[in-house]
Amino acid sequence: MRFTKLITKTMRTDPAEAEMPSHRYMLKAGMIYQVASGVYAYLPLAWRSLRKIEAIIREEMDAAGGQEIRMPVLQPIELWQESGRSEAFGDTLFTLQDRRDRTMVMAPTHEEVISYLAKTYIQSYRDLPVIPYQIQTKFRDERRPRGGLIRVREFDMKDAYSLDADEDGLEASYQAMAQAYRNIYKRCGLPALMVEADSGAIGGKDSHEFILPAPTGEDTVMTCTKCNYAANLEKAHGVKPPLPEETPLPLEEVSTPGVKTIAELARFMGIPENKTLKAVFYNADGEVVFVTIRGDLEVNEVKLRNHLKATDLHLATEEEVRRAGLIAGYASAVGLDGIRRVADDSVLLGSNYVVGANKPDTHLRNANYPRDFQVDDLLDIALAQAGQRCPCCEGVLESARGIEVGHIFKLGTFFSDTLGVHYLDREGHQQPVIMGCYGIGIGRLLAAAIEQNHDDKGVLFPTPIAPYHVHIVGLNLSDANVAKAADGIYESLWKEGIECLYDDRLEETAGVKFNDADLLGLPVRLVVSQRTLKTDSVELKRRGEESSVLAPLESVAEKLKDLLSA
RNA sequence: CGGGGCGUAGCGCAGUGGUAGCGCGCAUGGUUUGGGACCAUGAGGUCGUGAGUUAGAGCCUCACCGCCCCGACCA
Repeated sequence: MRFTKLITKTMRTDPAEAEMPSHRYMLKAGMIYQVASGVYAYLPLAWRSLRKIEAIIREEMDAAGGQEIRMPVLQPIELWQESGRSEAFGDTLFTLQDRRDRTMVMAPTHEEVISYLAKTYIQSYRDLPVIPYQIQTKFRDERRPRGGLIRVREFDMKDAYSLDADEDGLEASYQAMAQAYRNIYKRCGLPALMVEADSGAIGGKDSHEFILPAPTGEDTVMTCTKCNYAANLEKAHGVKPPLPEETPLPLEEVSTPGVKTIAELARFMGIPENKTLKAVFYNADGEVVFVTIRGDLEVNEVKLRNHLKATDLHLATEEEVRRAGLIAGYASAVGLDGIRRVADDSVLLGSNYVVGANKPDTHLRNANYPRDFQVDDLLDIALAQAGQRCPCCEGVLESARGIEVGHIFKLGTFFSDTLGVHYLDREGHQQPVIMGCYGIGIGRLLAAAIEQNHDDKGVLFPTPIAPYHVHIVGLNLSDANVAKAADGIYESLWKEGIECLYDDRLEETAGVKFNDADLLGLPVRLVVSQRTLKTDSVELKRRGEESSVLAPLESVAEKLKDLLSA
C-alpha cells in the first residue's frame, strides 16, 4: 500500500478525548473512526490487523476440531424469554421492533441459537461431540463503553460452543479449546495468562479468562511466584495469615466514643487491625445482610454474591442499615439476631477480637467464635491480597493488572435443561447435552495488544498481527533516481511476500515520515534516500530499537526476512 | 444509573453581551529535504439542538441531545 493512496491520514495532535494509549494511537494513526459511543468503523490499517488475528483464530479453531458456521444477529426475543436471559441481560440487550411490531434482539451472544440448532441436529450420542464456532458482530448496550476498542457496544467476537455427551467429553473439549487459545495468543505474539475466573450468573463449574497483562487493564489477577496458580481477583484465594493462638479471655465492654472505622479502632485500642472484626452491611436483592470479616481483610463481593445467589448486591444505604436495627461503626455478630449473618472464615484464625457492641460508642474486647457469636454462613468471602501465601504451594501471591482477551466456560446443562437439548445414549436413555462456550473479542485483542506494546511515540506491533511488515520511508523522492529505487524496492518486496506500506509522499519532510512510522509501529522501517543509495543500500531499523543497519540493495529481502522472523 | 468534565473549521484550542479567531492540517505558487521546515496567497464555521431573556446571544436562562472520565454494572 502506498501512503498517498490510503483513505486515512495520521493526525499530528493527540485526540483530546482518548486517554488510553491504544485508543489514542488508533485514532491518531487513522486506524479507527468513532461513529457513536462504543461504535467504531475499522479503517484499513486496523482492518488488516484484525483480519490477521481472525485468520490465526480460524486456523487454531479448525485445528482443534471446530467447524465454522454463521448465525444471525437478528433473533426473535422469544428465544431469549425462553432461556430466561432477556431478563438476565436486562437493558444490555439491544432490541428493536420489526414492521409487524415484533421485538427482535440484536444478539449479544449465541447460546440460544446454538441450543435450537442442536435440538435439530443432535439426536444421538453418535452426533457428539461437535464444536461449532463463528466470527461475527455482537451487540451489547453496555452502560459505559470506554477506552476505544476496549469496551464497545458493537464488536466482532469469535464464539465457539462445545456440545458433549458427558462431563468427560466436556473436559476434553474444554482442554482442547484452552490449548487452542494458548496457541492463538502465542501466535499473535501476545503472552496471555490463563487464570481461574468467576463463572458469573449462569454458573457452571469451571471458567477461565485469558488476561493480557497491561497497566491500564480493568481486571486484577493474582499469580503465584512459584507455581502456576493464577486467578482473577474476583475468584482468587489467598491463604489468610493465621494469628498466634491465645487463651480466650472474658468478654469485656470498652467505651470507644467516636471510634468508627477499623483504622481508628486499631489506633484507639493500640492493636493491629487483624485483631478486630469488621462489619459490613449489604443489600442482596432487597434483603439486608450482615457480613463480618477480620479487620485486615476486605470482602470479595463476587464471592459473596455467588454465595447468596443474589442478582443485585450492593452496600446497604444508611437508611436500610438503620431500618435493620444495625448501628454503623459499632456493629458485630455478638448478640445479633433476626438478620442473615455471613462471616468470612478468617474469624476462625484468631481469638480475643475487638468487635462492635451493637450500641453507640462501645466496643467489646475478647470476642471469640463461636463462644460469643454465631453466624448463618461461614465461608471464604475475602478478597485475596498480594503478599498472601498461594493456596497451592509455598509461594506468595502477586497482583497485576490486565485486560480480558478471552473467556471460556463450562456451561454444563443450563441451556440443555432450560431449552430441552437432549440426545439418546447407548442405552437409549435421554440425556442432556453438556455445553461449553468460548469467546474472544477480536477488536479488544487488538486494543489490548497496543496497550501492552507501545511507547511514547506510538504502537509497537507484534509482527504476526501488524497490518504490514515493513514501513518503507522514501526520502528525497523528488530525485527521480531515489523515487525509482524506492518504487522498485516496494514492488520487489511484495513479490517476495513481504507486506509493505510505502510512504511515497513527496512533500513531507523526513521528520514527519519518521514520526508517522513510529506512530504506526510496523515491525521494520526501511529508509531509501540519496544518502543510502550512495552505497547502493537501504537502512533497516526494527521499531523499538535505536540502532539501524545498512543493507545492500540486492540482499534487502533476505535481510528483512531475518529481521522479521527474529 | 450516581458523580465530574466537555460540545466553536478536519484535529487541538481561545473567545465572559457588540464584525467568529489562533495553531496545526488542507489548496495554489515558490524555497527546502535524515526526526513534526520556511515564505506568500487562499478555501473552510447551522458556534450540538430547541425555546427564552435582550435593542443585540458563541457568551445569560431553561430544556433536550451527544461525547469523555470516575464509580456502579458487565454469560
